[in-house]
Amino acid sequence: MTQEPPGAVATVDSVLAALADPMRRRLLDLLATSGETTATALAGVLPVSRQAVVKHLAVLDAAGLVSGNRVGREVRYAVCPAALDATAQWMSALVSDWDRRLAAIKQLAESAERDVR
Amino acid sequence: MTQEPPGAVATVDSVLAALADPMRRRLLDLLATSGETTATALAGVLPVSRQAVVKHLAVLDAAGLVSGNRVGREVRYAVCPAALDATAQWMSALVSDWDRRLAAIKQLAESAERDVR
DNA sequence: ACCACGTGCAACCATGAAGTTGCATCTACC
DNA sequence: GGTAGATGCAACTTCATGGTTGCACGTGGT
Repeated sequence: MTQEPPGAVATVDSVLAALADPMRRRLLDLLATSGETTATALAGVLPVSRQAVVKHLAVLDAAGLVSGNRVGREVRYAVCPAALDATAQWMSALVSDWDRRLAAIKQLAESAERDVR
Repeated sequence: MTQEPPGAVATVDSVLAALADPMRRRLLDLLATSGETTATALAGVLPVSRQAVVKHLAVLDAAGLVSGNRVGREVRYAVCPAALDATAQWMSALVSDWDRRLAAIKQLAESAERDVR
């Protein structure tokens, strides 16, 4: 249950790692706004070099969060909601799991206290 | 909309950064299972030193994912679902946002294609 | 009082990741 | 064919972070 099956869109691990970087989140935000954009165009807006952007895009691509397709001499990148969606679901599943366990523990604690009295 | 208000349980940034580390996720898993545990006990189970565990717990605490309360000479840590829940919601909001924008873009692309014909 | 156990603090090391620069390569256009 | 714009690749620097060890400090039990 902790270890996700390999069938998932991408490992939760890679998605979280990708999302952890602020620059990468900003990149995703730009991509979601612009639709399809090239790395050079993104680098023009952001305060980093094109190469840095390319590396970030590679990470995001590995996490399945973006995908780039070649058009002539340029590569247009676009956002892929699927991977993010999978991780969001994983996360809320985890929340309910924690809630369940915490409730159970609280239950135990109360009954134990009752035994003491 | 990209910058969350300070009122949130904790910055989405810190939660994601905290969650990005596998060891920290494992730690959370253990905490969710055991209810309340001390750093030393956790270090006994995990393949790292107690100090490493303490550092990780500090990060998780800063992200609002766990909280420790002192009981005598030991500190018991427990998991806090609230912060995770907030981040999960943030994430699914982002997903719907992307979906919305992608739909709009697709719409534009189709009408443009129609103009070409 | 004393001892043991748990925590807190600080210095230190090593690895990886973000960023840079420079150059090679490919494609489009004239 | 030649040139300009865009990408791809590689080496290098810097710095944050995960990990370690060693020791000092509190607190609880005998």
